This record gives sequence, C-alpha cells and structure tokens, in this order.
Amino acid sequence: MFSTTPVPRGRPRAFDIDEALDRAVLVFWSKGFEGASLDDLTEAMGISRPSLYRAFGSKEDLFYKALERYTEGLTSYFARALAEPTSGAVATAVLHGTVEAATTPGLPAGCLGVLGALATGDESRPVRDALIAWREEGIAHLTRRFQQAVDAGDLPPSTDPHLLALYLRTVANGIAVQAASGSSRPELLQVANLALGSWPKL
Amino acid sequence: MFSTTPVPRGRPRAFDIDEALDRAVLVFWSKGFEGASLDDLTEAMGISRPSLYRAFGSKEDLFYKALERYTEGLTSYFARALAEPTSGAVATAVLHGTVEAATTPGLPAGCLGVLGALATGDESRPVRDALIAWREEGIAHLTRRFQQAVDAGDLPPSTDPHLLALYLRTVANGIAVQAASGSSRPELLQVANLALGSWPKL
DNA sequence: CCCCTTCGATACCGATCGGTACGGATGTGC
DNA sequence: GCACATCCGTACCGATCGGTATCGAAGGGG
Repeated sequence: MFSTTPVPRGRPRAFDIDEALDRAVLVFWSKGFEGASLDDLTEAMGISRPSLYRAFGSKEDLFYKALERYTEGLTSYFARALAEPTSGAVATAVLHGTVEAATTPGLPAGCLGVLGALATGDESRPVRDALIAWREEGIAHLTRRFQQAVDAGDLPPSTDPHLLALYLRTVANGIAVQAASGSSRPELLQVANLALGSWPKL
Repeated sequence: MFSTTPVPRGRPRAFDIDEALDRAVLVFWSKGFEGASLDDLTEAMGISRPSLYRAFGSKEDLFYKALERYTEGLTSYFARALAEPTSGAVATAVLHGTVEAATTPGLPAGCLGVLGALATGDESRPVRDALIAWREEGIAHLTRRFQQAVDAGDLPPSTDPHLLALYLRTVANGIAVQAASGSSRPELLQVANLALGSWPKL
C-alpha cells in the first residue's frame, strides 16, 4: 500500500479543498443541483471556475463529492443511530436526528439527500438516480438493523423489517420536505414522536 | 352577471387548451419546474412557443395553471377525503388517496405539489413558495377538519388538530418522495397503514 | 538557478435558456 | 366582401448555461 498522494508538485493550491466543499454542500442543499449555477458555486466557494474544475472535475462530480461529505458530516447521526441497543431507540434516534439536522439554525432547512434533485430534466437524471440510491442505501441499512432486532427477539417475529425501514425513511423524507417548507423544529419533533407511536411493541 | 367570455373574435385557437394544460401537468410533474424546458413543454403540448405564451402568459403562469388543474383533477380525492364522517376515515382516505395518486400507472410517480419545485435557484423562488403555500393550504384544511372532529367529540378533547394535520401532510410528503424513488403501490399502502396506526383513538 | 508542474484569472466557447417580433393564415362582424 | 381580431409558425433576441483555452504566477526538485 503506497501513499495515495505521493508528493505535492507544482504550485500549491491556494484554497482549502474541504472548506470549499463545505460551501458547495450549502449551495446544493438550498438550491438543488439544477438550481445551483456555477456562478452560485464559485462565488460561495470563493474560487474561480477553472479552479473548481481542476479540483473537482465537473459540476456533477462536485455534487457527488458534496453528497459524500454531507453524508459523513452532517448526517453522521444516522450511523450512530444504527448502533442504538434497541430497534425503538434506533427509530427514535433516526427521526430525532432527522428533525435536528433538517432544522439547524444557520444551515439550509431540510435534507440534501431529498432536496438535491427530486425531479429533474433529462440531463440531471444521473444525479437524481444517485440520490435515489442514497436514500435506498439508508433503507437497506435500516432493514438489516431491524432484521437483526427480529433475530435478537427485540421485535416480534412477525415483523417485516423492510416495511419498518421504508416507513422510517418515508417519515424522514416528509420531515425534510416540511422543514424546507418552513415548519419549526418543535413542530417536527412532535410529528416525529407521533410517528414513533406506531412502533411495534413487544 | 354577464358572460366572462363574451364572443370569440379572430382566428379560433387550433388546439384544446385544457388538453394542452394536461400535457403540461405531466411535464412539470416528472421534471419539475426548473427541469422542464420550453422545448419539453411545447413538444409535449403539441403547440408552438408563441402559442404557449399567448394562451398561458409565461412558463411561470403556465405552471400555476397546471398546478390548479392538477389540484382540481388528480388530487380531487383530497376534497372528498375531507367529507368523510370521522377523523380516522379522513386520515385513511387522505393517505390511501395519496398513495394511489402517487403510484398510478401511466402517470409520473409522486406528487406535483412536492416534486414541482422543492429546492430551486433564486429565479424560481416564487414557484417554490407557491408550492409551499399549496401544501400549507392542505394542512389548513385538515386542521379545520380535525378541529371540527374535536368539537364533535370524534377526537379526544386534548387533541392538537394542527399537529395531526401536519403529521398527515408529512407522511404524504414522504410517500410522494418514496413513490418518485420507485417504491411500489403495495409497499406504500403498507407504509400508509402503519402511519395510520398511531391515529388517536377515542 | 533553472526547469517543470500545478496553480489562479481572464476571457472565451457553443449550446441552451426563457421570451418575442413579424408576417401570413383564418376565422367573425358588418 | 371587406375590415378586423386573433391565431400559427419561423426565425430571432439577449442572457445564461456548463465547460475550457490560454497565460502569467508560484512553488518544489535537480
């Protein structure tokens, strides 16, 4: 295993690439992939257009990298939620985390994974599909976690783990949309708790 | 009260304006406001660009008229749901209607009111805000209906009608997103029924 | 010190965006 | 049948889209 970034050659980059990526996340988050123009992006990132292309490849590549960074950063609550001891605690942590992430002051309302590219023109279809896959992956993680809960006797044997996972993801999607529509954190917390009321009890 | 369309003068329109509007609904529904180009629209509507502008004003005006037609047509289940005798029947009719409308074969998956313009650039902000208002109006209707149910003793006196309305709208939003992601009608019906499981019982 | 590589900035590319000027066609009212 | 109003289609508008050629600047390796 050799180093992946062997030796820096030539003139060093004058901006922090991760910080620029963070700024890009905010732009895509609030305007969506199609709504975010290169002028929007370069202005927010504080770099010129060619710098963006050298560092990130294309607008589409930049979006994928932004989504990756968003996943590892602002939605890391999701990975932590999966580690909760019981299925009920997992569900609660997921929905509460969703509400908090979707209504954090100073950040765009909602969720990049939902708002980024829901309905698009033909050109942006790959981005749309990538977000579908992103959400699908969350469902897959939850499904495995709830199957494990069934196996461990933490959920009734008759439980359909996939249905529970899809249910959670659906409510989370709805919370993201409502947050983007201006619903407040306390309101959405109540909604989340109401949704958790139908969680199967042993 | 005089006629609002007094007498047709000049060369008559060569296309059916409502049929053209129906086609426009489909384009906006599947591609969103920003993703739908004028070429997409004119091709689907079977009319030329100036004909579109003379008949509908602008792309933005066309969207508003398409949304209106969508509301009166494909989401008319909503108005019928409000007329159900009990709050539980209202909730069931709303969510089942949402699932069916969002997964009708031959029509785009999801809901125009959610997919049309969720995150947009600055130019399309009025459209985004109009859809927020559209969803908000649904919440307001539901809130009034559930307040009425509380007054009639159909819901516990401690019930928060607005919370129930927001909850329903949130689940409906989520269903629309999941439908647009490819979830099937049977899957989403199960999700809807699960969501109805936490409905307050007398 | 010089070379080489990568950087940043300006200025530009063709394509597409939403929107419209114009002229010929087609209908009604007089 | 003539005038007028509205339609349709072509061809076009400036602006913006995503993306890039080019060139001087800035750093490390020999």
